[in-house]
Amino acid sequence: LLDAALSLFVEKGFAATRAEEIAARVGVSKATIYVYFPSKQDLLKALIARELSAVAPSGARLQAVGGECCADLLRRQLATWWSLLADTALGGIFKLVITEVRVFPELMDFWLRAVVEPCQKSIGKTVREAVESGEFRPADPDVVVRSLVLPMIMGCLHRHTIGACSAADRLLGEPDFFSSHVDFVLQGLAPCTGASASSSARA
Amino acid sequence: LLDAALSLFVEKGFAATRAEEIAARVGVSKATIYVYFPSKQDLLKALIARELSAVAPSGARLQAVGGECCADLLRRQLATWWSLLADTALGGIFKLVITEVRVFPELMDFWLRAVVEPCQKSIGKTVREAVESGEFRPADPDVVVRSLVLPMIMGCLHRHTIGACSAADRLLGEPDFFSSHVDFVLQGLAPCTGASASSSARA
Amino acid sequence: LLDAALSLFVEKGFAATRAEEIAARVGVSKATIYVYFPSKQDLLKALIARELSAVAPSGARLQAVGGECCADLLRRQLATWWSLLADTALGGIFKLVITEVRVFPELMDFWLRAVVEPCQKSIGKTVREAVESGEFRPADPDVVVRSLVLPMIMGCLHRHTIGACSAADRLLGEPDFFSSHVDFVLQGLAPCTGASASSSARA
Amino acid sequence: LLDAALSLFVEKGFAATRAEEIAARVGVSKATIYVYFPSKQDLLKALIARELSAVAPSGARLQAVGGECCADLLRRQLATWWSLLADTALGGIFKLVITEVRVFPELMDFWLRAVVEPCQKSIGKTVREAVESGEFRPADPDVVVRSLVLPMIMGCLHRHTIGACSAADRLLGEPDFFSSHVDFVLQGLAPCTGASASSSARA
DNA sequence: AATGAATGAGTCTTCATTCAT
DNA sequence: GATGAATGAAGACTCATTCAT
Repeated sequence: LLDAALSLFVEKGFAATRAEEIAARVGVSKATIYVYFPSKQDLLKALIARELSAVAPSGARLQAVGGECCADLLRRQLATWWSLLADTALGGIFKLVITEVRVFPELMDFWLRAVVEPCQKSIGKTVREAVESGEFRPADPDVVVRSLVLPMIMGCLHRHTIGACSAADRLLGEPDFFSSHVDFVLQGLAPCTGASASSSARA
Repeated sequence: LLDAALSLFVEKGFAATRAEEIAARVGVSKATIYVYFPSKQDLLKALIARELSAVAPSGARLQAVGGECCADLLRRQLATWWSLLADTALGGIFKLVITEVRVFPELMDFWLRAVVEPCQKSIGKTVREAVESGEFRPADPDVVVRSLVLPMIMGCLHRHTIGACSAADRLLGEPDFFSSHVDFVLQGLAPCTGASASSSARA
Repeated sequence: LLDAALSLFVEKGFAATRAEEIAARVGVSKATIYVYFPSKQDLLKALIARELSAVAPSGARLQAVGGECCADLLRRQLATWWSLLADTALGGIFKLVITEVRVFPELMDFWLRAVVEPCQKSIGKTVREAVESGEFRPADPDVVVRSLVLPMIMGCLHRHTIGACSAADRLLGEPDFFSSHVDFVLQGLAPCTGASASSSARA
Repeated sequence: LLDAALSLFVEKGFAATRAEEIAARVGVSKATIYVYFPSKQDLLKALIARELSAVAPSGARLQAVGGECCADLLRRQLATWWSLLADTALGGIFKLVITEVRVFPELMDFWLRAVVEPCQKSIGKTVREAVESGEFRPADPDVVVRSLVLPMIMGCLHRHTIGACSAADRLLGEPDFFSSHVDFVLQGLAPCTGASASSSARA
């Protein structure tokens, strides 16, 4: 199955994973892979494609507001994102894509469509509304989105790299970290603060 | 030289880089590599070790205060870090370690010593002082450090992955992004804000 | 097959035999070897092991007496041994073991089990009986066994070394040589001779 | 020096010995070898040539009789031979030649001139005289020479193979063994024995 | 559909050999 | 004369891939 390939590719990288290992993990023969996929690379592409099509709907499902403020909507959107990264195979795919884009530039497409676009669209849209409605002070929505999302991506990378090897630095795995981080950023976006003198000078 | 190996390993991954390519890039024969390194793996380790020893002093160089507030000290510390990641080979090493740590768990050691420790020590210390002096409101310093640093690491990953392949999402490469991000977080740590109602309810 | 490897190893030595040659001689590809044996060394060991298990039964088959004297039993035992060395692959294995034992000390085990032990047991036993029954004069059975057997081993070495290169010194290949040699030794063991004055002084 | 090369070639075989090892053992650089010898093979040939020229005089020095019987002269000749094989590098050369003749048939020449010829000449001559004088009963001198000498060659092979690896089968290293063996054979050559009925029937 | 057997095309690694110093 | 540095040529071993069954 694609699942075995995915977890091995994520763990050891595409080049370092032997077709035989994938087969062995599923309990079939090495040759069986070639019944279903013309080549190892095609297996990789099929993998990514499957995951891409799985994210699309989730990503598109931008949380419509209840009566809540933009900050809370953002929190919900980000929480949804995080559970997507943490609980599904998507987190692994992220590591895989980051590891292999330079070798297979086609993967860029995945990144754009599964990461950049949804963030821009669903999260960026909420930020933009918050800025327009005055709930946030003026700020580049793209920057805000990244401030919010990047640590999450690092968190899922961590889970498949450092976190898989050592118990040190477990903090990134805890869900609390992300809500704290979001709080820091969102509070920093609150409109009327005269705090932190020197920073305002720069910003 | 080690430099050629580094850039190739960063670009294509350890397994996908052929010894011959490294040699060719330096203009020597494949066999010359083995005059200086017992194996490809040893080359990798020597690489990492060299970079590690180069960072250690820089990382330890915690900026002693002038008469500035903790926030500004932090800004300067983070800027130093970022120029380290952006202008030296260190950024590539980060990608390499993240990519290969599952295959060579020995690299964990590098990550802990070059990333976790210095951050904890030099940046974490400043954060702790800021909280204690009341410049920041109460917060877990470890969480704050990560909120600040993670996007920087993603930034340097980006530079060696997505950013190397496509002009899309160039934002992460711009220095402004990081100062903005730091501002968001630091303002979110200012003590006396009543802003963002629902978030304070949660925090 | 193992046979091709055996004859090449015997001819050129382990280190000087290329895996490709072995494969070529059987008409398969170099890689096929590695389907069946993890390494060239394992091929060597498998080779020896196979031959070892083939000798064990033959070696153990100590000729039970008819009504013959010990000398004749010995002659028959030695003739059996010789045909084993001359007509089977065992002779080659002997040369191989002698050639490679310093590089692969594990081969010692083979030598002990295939050469020393059977000789000691089956031939030594007959000699001991002959001495006890008075058919031979008192003598150390171990010495006698070696006096009888060593030229045979040299003979099989010869066949795979000197004899394979030149027609000179063909004598060792002839079956008559061994029966003559055995006769000399056995007659030297006859009990009641006053001959060869100086020798008896020393013995 | 040639000595280092000799002991390594004897130990591991020509193909398995690296030029660097030889140099290291003498304490010079690998390149130094090529100052004195055009190639590794030439080193081997020079080795053999040197030893060959060293044996020639010793071999030729056939012991002239005092007033002793042929049997005693033979014993002295063989003892001289054995001390040559055991105490000088010659024993190692024998193993080397046997190991490598198939790869370098030129070595045949050494064997013929250092082994076959002297035996034939000096020892064979004494045997022939003994047969002619009636001290020995009629026998093919070539066969007798081999009966006497072969175990000695095996003994020196043993010393550089099995004996170098294990304490088992130490017997071959003891000088007593050879004098016993020679006694057995020489007594078997005594003229007037009616012993060992069946053997005389065959001989 | 599944696979055991086989292999072509590499890839790492070795080592005898050269040569400028 | 000696050697450190470099390498061409080769050899062990690997692995994605094929194919007859």
